[in-house]
Amino acid sequence: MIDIKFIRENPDIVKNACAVKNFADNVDDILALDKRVRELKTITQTKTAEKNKITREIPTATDKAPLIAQSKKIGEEIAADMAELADKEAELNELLHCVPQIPSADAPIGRDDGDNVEIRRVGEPPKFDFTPRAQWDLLDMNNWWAPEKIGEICGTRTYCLMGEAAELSLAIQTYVIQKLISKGFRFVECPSITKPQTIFNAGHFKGSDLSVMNNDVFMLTDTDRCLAGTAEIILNSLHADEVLNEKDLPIKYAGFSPCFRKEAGAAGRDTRGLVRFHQFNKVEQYIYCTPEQSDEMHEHILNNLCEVMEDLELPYRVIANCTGDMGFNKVKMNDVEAWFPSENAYRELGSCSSIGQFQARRTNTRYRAGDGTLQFCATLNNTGIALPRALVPVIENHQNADGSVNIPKKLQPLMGGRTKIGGKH
RNA sequence: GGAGCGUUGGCAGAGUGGUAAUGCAGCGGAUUGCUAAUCCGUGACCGUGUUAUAGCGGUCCAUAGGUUCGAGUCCUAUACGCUCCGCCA
Repeated sequence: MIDIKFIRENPDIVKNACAVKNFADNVDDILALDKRVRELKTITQTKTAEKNKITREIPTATDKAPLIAQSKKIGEEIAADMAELADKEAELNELLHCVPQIPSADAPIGRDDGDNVEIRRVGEPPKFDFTPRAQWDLLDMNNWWAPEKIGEICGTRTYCLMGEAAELSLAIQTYVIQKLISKGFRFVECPSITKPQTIFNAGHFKGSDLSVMNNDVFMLTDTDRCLAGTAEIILNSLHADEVLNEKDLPIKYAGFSPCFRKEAGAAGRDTRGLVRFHQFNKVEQYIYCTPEQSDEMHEHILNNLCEVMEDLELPYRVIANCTGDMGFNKVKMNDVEAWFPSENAYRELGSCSSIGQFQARRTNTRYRAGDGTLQFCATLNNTGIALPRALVPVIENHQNADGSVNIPKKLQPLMGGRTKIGGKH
C-alpha cells in the first residue's frame, strides 16, 4: 500500500498513477477522510489525557468517589467519539488499500498489453529444412504425455509429463535452481497451502475484502486455507513484522513451489499443449533490498532470466510492460518472451517486477538503516523458470526431422550425458 | 484428534490490578588515544508542533472482545509456537 503521508504531500502524483494504471481515483475522498480522522484523533486524545490525569490521582486521593464519577463521565464522552473515529478510519483504510503503486517514470504509458514496448531481441528464430512439428505432435509421437486420459481422470487444464519429457522438465528446474544458488540465492522449498491473508499481503489484489480473490484463487472447502498461485506469496511474507539489518541486504531467495490458479479469465485460451494449467511448477526469484538497491536488483534478476533463456538456447525478447498492463502493485515490469515456432510468435515465459515498498508496507517488513532509522524494504520478483510451459519452446526450437529433440548443452549433464531424446529409436 | 505449557522492544529477559525493570546490539554524543575501551543519551507507531529539531499528548506487552475509575497482570474466544500422547509418508 501507499503511505498516507505521501498521498497528503503528493496528491497529483497519486491521481496520475490511478489514471495511467486504470484504477479509480479516490484521492479527494481519502484526503477528506484523513482530515476528519485527524480531527477526531485530536479530540479523543485530548479527552483521554484529561481522563488519565484524573485516574492517576485516584490511588492517593482521600475522597475517591468524585474522581471516579468524573473519570467515568469522560470515559462515556470518549466512547462516542471513538465510534465515529473507528468508522472513518475503516473507511479510510479501505480506500487506501485501493490506491495502486506509483509506476516508474520510465515505464511506458498505455492502456493494455497492446501498448507494451519491445526493448531488445536476442537470438534468431530457427530455420528448419523440414516441416517443424507443433508441441502436441512432438509430445504425441514420443509418447511424452497423455492429455485425453488425464483430462478424463483429473479434469480440464491438468497435464502429465511422461518419460524423457518428465526427465527434461525436472532437469530444467534443477538447472535453474543450481544456477541461482551459485549466484547467492537461498533455495526455499515453499508450501502451496496458505492463508488468504498471506495472498492479500502480496498486494496483487486491491481493497480489504478477501473475497475478491475467490475468482482467481482456489479456496479449500471447510478450511481457512487456499492454494497459492506462486511462491512469491510465501517469500513475500517470510520476514513479516521483522526488522532486518541493512548490512544483510540484499537478501535473495530462489523459491520452488507447485502453483495453483483458477485461470478464470482465460476460458478457451491455450487449451491445447503445455502452456496454461490449474497446477504447474515454478522456480521464483525474490529479493529484499533497500529502495536504493532496487533498480540494480531489477537488472540482476532480469539478467538471470535472460541467461536462463540463453542457456536453454532459446530466441527471446524483453518487453517493457506499460502502466495499464503492469498491475496494481508494481513500479515497473519486464516480461521475457521466448520464441514459439508453432505460433510464429514470442510468448511469455517470465515476468520481472519491481514492487518498491508496496508489499513491505503490507507485511510490515523493515530494515534498520545505517543512520539508525527504520525503513520499509523494497521487494522484487521474477520468474526463474516455469514448467511445463518452458518445455514448449525447448522442444519446438530444438526438434529434428525425425521428431527427436536436441538437449541444450548446459542441460546434458543433468540428462545423463544424452545429447538428444525422442525420435525413432 | 487429546493433554499441558508458552507468546513483553532488533535480541535476551523481569514484571501476581495503580505511569513497562535491566542487559546486549544498533544509532547519536562526550572523553581517552595504539585500533579498542569508558561514560551519557536513545523502544515502535500515531496526533500536534517545527524550515528541521525539541517539546506536548495518545496508543502499543500474540490477536479480538470483556470486567474495572484504572489491565502486561483478571475473564472469554482465536491464532501461532513448544512438549507429551495418538495417527502417519
